[in-house]
Amino acid sequence: MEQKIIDLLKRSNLSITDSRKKILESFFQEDSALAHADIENHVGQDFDRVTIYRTLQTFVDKGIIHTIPTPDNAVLYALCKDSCSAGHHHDNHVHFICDNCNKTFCLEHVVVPAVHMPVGFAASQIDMVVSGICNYCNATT
Amino acid sequence: MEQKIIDLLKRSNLSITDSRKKILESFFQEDSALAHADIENHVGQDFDRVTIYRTLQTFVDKGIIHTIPTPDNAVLYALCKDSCSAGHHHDNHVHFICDNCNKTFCLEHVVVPAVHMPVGFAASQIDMVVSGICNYCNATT
DNA sequence: TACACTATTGCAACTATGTTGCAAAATGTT
DNA sequence: AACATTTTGCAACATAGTTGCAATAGTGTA
Repeated sequence: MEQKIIDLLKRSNLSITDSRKKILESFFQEDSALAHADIENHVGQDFDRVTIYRTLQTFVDKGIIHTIPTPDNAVLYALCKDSCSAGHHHDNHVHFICDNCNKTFCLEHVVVPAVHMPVGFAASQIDMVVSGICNYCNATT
Repeated sequence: MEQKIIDLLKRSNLSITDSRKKILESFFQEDSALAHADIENHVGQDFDRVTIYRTLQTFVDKGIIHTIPTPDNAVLYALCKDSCSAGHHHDNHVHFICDNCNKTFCLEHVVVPAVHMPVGFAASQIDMVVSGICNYCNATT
């Protein structure tokens, strides 16, 4: 784990700091997307709120994580897959929000379908967020 | 205009108040979706911030307007079409955000396409937000 | 390993956004 | 017009996010 995180930071040309390691750790430990508050809980009192904001922004810039738009307008972050690089995100997958456990997942293998735009409209990016019940909640209820 | 607004309020079982009339007017005058701040600008100093928040919430509850999720997590509101009713929204259309003029539109005639969910996931609602250049900006640049 | 340079962090202060309780004012009903 | 009910404005509070700056930690080099 520790080594995986250090490698990722090096690959992204970022210096290895305690806060970056701890915050990345949160993402590797959780399979779902995290809100700023989730991360604050995970890292505890160790780091300042501002540091977390700046670290997350840095990770987004470097293509390590991406933000997820949600219908209730909370900002969520999730790890990018390898196809993402600095300044160039490729997260064209569908995001899923479970109404039961409230977790948000990246459906890496579900690609956002094409839509036919009206005349005059040119699409450059498409975000698709699906809500419902996730596989874990469906299995246990 | 005035009469149309009053009728809409009556149909929704809402009392006719100055703030509700003025706020609804904003929506009828703009073809694009409005943020809270846009509305505050439009109605000026006439009403308290809190009143605007509460009025918008009331309109959402009554099915007069709906919220639009955006990738940058700003809350936007737009008029619902007639198929919406209290507690029962039918806004299954695609939303479009122009990267040039920054306005957000409901593409009423573009229905959100179906997606195939992985085993175990049950979808109940799908939001699709497309960004790019709108027809107005494409025509004038 | 120690040094110097650069990047990162913490603190404080600030802005924006949204919420709640309660008394005053406006609305609808008779 | 008078009453009961909603709605509004105010004040205070809560949360989220940003900025400048000084102190600290990380990195490459000798």
